[in-house]
Amino acid sequence: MCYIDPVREQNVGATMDHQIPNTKELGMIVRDARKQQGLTQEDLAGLTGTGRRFISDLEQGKETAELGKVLAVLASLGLALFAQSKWSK
Amino acid sequence: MCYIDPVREQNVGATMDHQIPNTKELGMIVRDARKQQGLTQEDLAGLTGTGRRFISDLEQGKETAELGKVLAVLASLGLALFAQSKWSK
DNA sequence: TTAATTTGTTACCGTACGGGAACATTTTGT
DNA sequence: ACAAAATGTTCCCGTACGGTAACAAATTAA
Repeated sequence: MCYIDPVREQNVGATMDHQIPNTKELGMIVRDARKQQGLTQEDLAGLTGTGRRFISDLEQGKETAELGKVLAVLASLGLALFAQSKWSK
Repeated sequence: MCYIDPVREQNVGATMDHQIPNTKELGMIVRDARKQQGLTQEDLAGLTGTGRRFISDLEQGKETAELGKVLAVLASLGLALFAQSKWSK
């Protein structure tokens, strides 16, 4: 779950820069980040003002999770979201 | 340097790497990308199997838009999503 | 192993998403 | 300026989100 940079001997985490093609992938990213920080679903739900049900659903890739809450969860985990155009200039 | 959408065979403009801190910001990103590709809301709705209402709501930053549909819209626009840990590297 | 913690799942239920369609407003093009 | 297109907004309404609570299953710790 945790990765130590062999050169700088620094914990850089499992999700340094992870693409999110679908909800299942996002769920795994959230779960990894949460566990990496030693949080339970209950903890994370409390941090984001949601319920444990929502965290569980999200981590399992529920398609219909609401966007605002999802962004709140990512922010609580210190995960920044980026959108990148496939067609670079 | 000019790029052509392989599916719709259109020039889709310049690149961007936008952070997405909230739904309002995501809405603007979607709108900009859509217009850059010369699509109407109706076009984009058709491409993603949603309704024009959903696109309008999304572009205006609706907090409760459903995640799966949002990802579908981003994919249709050729926008890849990334999550980056704030304490990586 | 056993017991405790964590997580998955279900039910109940208030609330609202979002499709379609219609209308109002804004933007665009000539 | 005008007309057409695009977008914002509202309605109706079937469907379902997600909070809470409860229980089952799974994971972890001792």
